[in-house]
Amino acid sequence: MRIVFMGTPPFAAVSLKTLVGAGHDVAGVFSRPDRPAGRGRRLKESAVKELAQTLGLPVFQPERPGAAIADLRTLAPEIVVVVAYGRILPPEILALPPAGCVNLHASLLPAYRGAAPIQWALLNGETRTGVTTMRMDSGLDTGDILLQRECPILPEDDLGALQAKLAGQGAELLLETLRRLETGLLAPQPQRAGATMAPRLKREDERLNWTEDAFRLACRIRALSPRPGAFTELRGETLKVWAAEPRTETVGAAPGEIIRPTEQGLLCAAGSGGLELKIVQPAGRGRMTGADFARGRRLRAGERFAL
RNA sequence: CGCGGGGUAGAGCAGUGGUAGCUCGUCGGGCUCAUAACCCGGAGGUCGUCGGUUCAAAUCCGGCCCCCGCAA
Repeated sequence: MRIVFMGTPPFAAVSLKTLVGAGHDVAGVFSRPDRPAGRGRRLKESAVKELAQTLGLPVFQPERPGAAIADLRTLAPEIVVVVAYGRILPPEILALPPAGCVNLHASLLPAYRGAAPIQWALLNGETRTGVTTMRMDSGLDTGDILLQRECPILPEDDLGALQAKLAGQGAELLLETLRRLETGLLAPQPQRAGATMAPRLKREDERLNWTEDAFRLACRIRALSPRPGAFTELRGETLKVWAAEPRTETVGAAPGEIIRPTEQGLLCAAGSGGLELKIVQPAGRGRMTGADFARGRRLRAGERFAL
């Protein structure tokens, strides 16, 4: 089938690469416009755009998808495949391709509709999630389900690891979905009731609330690593926490209190249980072990992180 | 020119003009055994880089390279 692919971040690039690798005819690629990013706000191209250029595919970056509807018509796709494009598609586009618009979403819909399904699954301490392909409609991730595939969440999975797994599995599911759509063997199923939302995370979602129990804190840290990172504050300065593990040992200390350095980390008191900070990063410095941090800052037991 | 912090021993940091210091690690020894926390001793540094000011610079000035926090 003649495909137009729409996507932006690395997660989507995996799907694009897989589709092309499988021999699909990708007529064009839509990605979000280059945006000023990083220090010095230099323009940054999306992962999907970079890949598309490498593959020699024509790239379109309309500020609004509707603005490029003429281009889309010219490309005359039989189907539009959307993966983390980051834009709502207007009805005219949804209705344009004969075989419709198919979306890959990183959750087991109807759970975790929205922009940050993987983050929220980790944040909530889920033990399983998955990927879903669906026929797009005008709602946000509300379309009829084509295929789903489940994936366990391991205790050691952080956002980066889970994202990588789901990107790969999602790409395969996408391939399978297209295969079955071509042979007409796929019956879309309406989503069942009980949808939950996974909106984009806000800055405050990245703050560690030390009154939470250690497992919850660890989940938040995992959900935000390797970016943008969970943070807390000590001595008025922000400290990012990139990796931590809950400790069952009961510690008779107030939430946020520093207990003692460990071999590679820094044991702190959570609302319940202890949390061993493994990798942290003070503002303006590089990542370091919790033990190194404690040493360099000459931390004493009893100091507390801001709640 | 978006705002800002920083590059000093293996690691994390202190040191703002006068022969480089702390904690951990490491090596050797003692003690005898301490869930991180015993005692003594040693090794280890062109202080990011290039140039300037100065009797003298890690410390002041300028260029360059690199890392990072915020914001977006």
